[in-house]
Amino acid sequence: MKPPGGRTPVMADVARLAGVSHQTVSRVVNGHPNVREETVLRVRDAIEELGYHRNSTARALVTRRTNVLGVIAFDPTLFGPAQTLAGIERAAREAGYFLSMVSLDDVSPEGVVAAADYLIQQSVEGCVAIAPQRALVEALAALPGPGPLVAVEGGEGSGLPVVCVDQAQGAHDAVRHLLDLGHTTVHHVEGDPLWLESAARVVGWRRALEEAGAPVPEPLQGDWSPRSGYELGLALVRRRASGERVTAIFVGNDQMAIGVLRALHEADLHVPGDVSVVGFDDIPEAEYLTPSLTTVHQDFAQVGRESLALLLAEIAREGSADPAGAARRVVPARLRVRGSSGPPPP
Amino acid sequence: MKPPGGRTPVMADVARLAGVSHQTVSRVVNGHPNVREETVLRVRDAIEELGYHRNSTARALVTRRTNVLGVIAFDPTLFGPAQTLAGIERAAREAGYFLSMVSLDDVSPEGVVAAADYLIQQSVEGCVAIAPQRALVEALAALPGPGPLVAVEGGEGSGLPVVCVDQAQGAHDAVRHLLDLGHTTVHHVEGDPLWLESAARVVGWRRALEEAGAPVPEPLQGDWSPRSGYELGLALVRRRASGERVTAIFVGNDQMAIGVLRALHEADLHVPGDVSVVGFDDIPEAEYLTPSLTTVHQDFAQVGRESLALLLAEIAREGSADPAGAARRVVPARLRVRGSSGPPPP
DNA sequence: CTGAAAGCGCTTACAG
DNA sequence: CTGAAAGCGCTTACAG
Repeated sequence: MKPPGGRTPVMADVARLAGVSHQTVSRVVNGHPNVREETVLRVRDAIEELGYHRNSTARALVTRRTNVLGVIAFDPTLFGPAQTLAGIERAAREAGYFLSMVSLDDVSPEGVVAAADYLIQQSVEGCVAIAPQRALVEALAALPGPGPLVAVEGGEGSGLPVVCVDQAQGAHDAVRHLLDLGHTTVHHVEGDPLWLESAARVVGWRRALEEAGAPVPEPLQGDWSPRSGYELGLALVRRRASGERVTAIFVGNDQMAIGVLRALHEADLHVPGDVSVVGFDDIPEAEYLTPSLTTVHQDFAQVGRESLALLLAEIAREGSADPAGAARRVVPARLRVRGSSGPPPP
Repeated sequence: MKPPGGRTPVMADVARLAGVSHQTVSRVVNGHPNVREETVLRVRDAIEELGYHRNSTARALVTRRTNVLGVIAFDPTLFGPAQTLAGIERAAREAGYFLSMVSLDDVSPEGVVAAADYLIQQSVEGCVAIAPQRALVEALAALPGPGPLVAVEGGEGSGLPVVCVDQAQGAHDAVRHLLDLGHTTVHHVEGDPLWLESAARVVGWRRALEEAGAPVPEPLQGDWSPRSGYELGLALVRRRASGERVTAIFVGNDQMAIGVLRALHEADLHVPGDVSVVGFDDIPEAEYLTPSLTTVHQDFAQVGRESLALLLAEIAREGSADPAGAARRVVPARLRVRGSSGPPPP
């Protein structure tokens, strides 16, 4: 018993079939009290019979709530952003929100404005940005935004609420681990220096060295890719050949670490016999590399949950008289010791 | 000059400021002809001054078009699905659509129905499902769906329009490559046997062997994880130790291939000197593994574009009298020969 | 416990 | 070239 004309059934069709007014259907659909039990049943039957779904567009128009959250991702093909995105999606769904996704082709202010416009057009109730670069965070912070905004890995000082992994602590733990094994210093192949995560890892690496009174070699700047890890690994091999003592390398992510391992292997250097290598991220394959890779694990699912919780809190605060105060939630990083790190050669 | 009360400005506010009716504002916003040049300018200025954005909810209600497409992903933390998702997002944005994303926690029919309901509630105009398992495709095909539906990697026989990489051809090329190197047969570590991609790769592998008149060993069933690759690699090492000739292994994906390489290394078997290994996917790190991994590249961006194009075609066809006819677009796979494959030992 | 009225912010004919 | 009217499918007061 579809409505006449094969249209998608609307509330009025359900009302007619159940012999009530459409307001009563609305009450049933929204679980309001004060509807006779028998009426509820009749309405439910009619809904089932017609295959009725409430039109969320009409609902959103009158309630002024779209129930949609936005997510802006910088490059969702990368490991970290993809994991974070998945975490946010799940958390949004569990919180009863829909999720609209937009990715950024670059971090230009124009690109950010376009992405925000895209979400504003959809009347999202708030959004979380996977915002790994300073330029991006600044463009976002300057925005007459699409409602409350949470920046994942957004760094400090932007005024935006932020959820991030404790990159500096993770890096610190990694370097401390290598120093504890007896290395006199630790070289660093960092990721793309434009990324806040890269900068934070550099900070943690440097602090651990300074605390131990170890010399701080100049970090080598990569771009997160295995290729850059390989090339910078070759550079370190050359420095080693010219007499510099390079026994431990902390690499900004696991993919670059794979490149570094490759470079060391080509130079016939053993890991960890000659050189120890520690990565960052704990990609699924890290444990099964040869040797298995000591690395720092990030709980991306937790980051997703925290950012959604923070966003919902911001949305709830909106309009209320509560003070702003840029919140900051930090998820700990965890060192995973595996086969690529060991004591230095004698 | 914000509207009174600090509300979000609406079309009527723009109209008032520009001294026209709200219909004229609508005409300008929608680029209709027949508006005096000077009026257009006045309206544009008012829009700018107020920071007006058209309310897409109200627009959707009257046009009956939400401009939203849905995407159902099975596990967006996996490499392939994440890449495909990114490709779809970009294609949707370029086509002027918004994208709502929902992931599936499992492939149960209930889960699929819940995900579809989720998208139906949002009145998506159509959706693409990253549907790598047969159970999932079947549940989707049985659905009184959320409009037109395209299944990525959806296999055959479901009646759904499908976009997929030519997995069988990719596998065939990989095996052919190994046979051409002189191997008398090729063992296969397959991915999760519930996945259609896994099945298609098995088909291509088997066909290449049969065409060459080579013996067809029983494939070993994994689950895509590096761990399963490692364990099945150990199993092959044992079979080799007990006299079976194992000189070439075609592995269902690169992550499992990493596990296989690890198992071979532990058994002191050289790659490719003793055993050749070929993977599938061409993850970014494949080229920098030791040895660099021969593998089969999939163009996920192309898959994203093709699925969106197909979906838009289905949406356009909807309502028109054109025949259905489950379309099928196949993206070629490309073998990338690297260091992990070579001639068999004498 | 239930229904008649108004209105959310737009677009689409219809007039002029 | 521009405006007055109607209506998309709901929810929210307001009556009864």
